[in-house]
Amino acid sequence: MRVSSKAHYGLRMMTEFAKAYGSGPLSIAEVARVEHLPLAYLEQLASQLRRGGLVESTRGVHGGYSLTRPASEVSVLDVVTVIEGEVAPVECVAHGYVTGACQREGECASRALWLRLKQSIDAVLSQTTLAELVADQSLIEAMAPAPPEAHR
Amino acid sequence: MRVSSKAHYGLRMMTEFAKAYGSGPLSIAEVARVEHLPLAYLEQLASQLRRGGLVESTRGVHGGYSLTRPASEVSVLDVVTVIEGEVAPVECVAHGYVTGACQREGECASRALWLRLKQSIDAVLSQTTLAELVADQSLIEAMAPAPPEAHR
DNA sequence: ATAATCCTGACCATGACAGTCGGAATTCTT
DNA sequence: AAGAATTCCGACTGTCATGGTCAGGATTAT
Repeated sequence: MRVSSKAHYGLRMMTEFAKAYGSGPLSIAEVARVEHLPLAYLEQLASQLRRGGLVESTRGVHGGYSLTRPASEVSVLDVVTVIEGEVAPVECVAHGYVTGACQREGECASRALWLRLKQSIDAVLSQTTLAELVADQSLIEAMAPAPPEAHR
Repeated sequence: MRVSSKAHYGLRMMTEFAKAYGSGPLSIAEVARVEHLPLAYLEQLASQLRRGGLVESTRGVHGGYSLTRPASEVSVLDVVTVIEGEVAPVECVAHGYVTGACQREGECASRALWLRLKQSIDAVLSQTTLAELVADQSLIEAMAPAPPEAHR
């Protein structure tokens, strides 16, 4: 029961795109710099996010990625789903599940449990948007400002 | 965001132990038979469950495993935790987390989210006990009885 | 042109998962 | 005492996802 660091990276990248929303595309080189994440890996994740429809890309010199919708309309669930696939504790509660594919179906008492679990997870993840994450972050930084960098 | 089939197997085995609770130990050979799970694999899981304190074993001819406490006092979370380890969507919300181990701690806005997620999952999984799973199963079977086996 | 970008596909190392196997130790039954 | 049914344990294996890296191609601003 864990979120892959892949999805976590994706979310961090998305919050960066969220912060830059409205001021042109943000390059993954920049994201890699501020989030201290491996550039080549982010490239892959960014591609996934684009194919998932969450961001759009601009090539060339001042290119980069930007959100396709406002940060307040992108939930954490959206991001996790694009990167990890649907949240489904067990196969039989996934969206595309075909009734009868599991032979234990008739006698299975735990399916109801897994359904509750999926719904609960979905609820938590869909309630939080990128906008809120960005807002929280600003708040945190305002309250406990990082010591000004000595050099560089 | 999924439960390993390992944990799922473990849970199925535990519900069998729950059904047998009070009538002496149940062998994993029997569990393998009724749940159609690989015997050798169940052996390993049973060992884990025993080391985790959820069951106790009896060796020898009429041996097997039995719950160390009534089924109503064993939650699904107990089982999943013994088999998969603590539920923790990201490291920084795990029980043994040392403050400061994550350098992003000061500026991390998503930790609150992961905490909510962990709590939500824990809540769902700890609310359901083995006793309830067994009860649900009897109910299901009573309502839609399996067609009587033609032969065998 | 050239530099900055995205884009793609291939590659790789590690570890978890899902098992299997062989044999030892224990205990009941006969 | 012998044998059968069990748990117990460690080693082994194949497959797959994760978490990357790398080389090179395509696109676009300057």
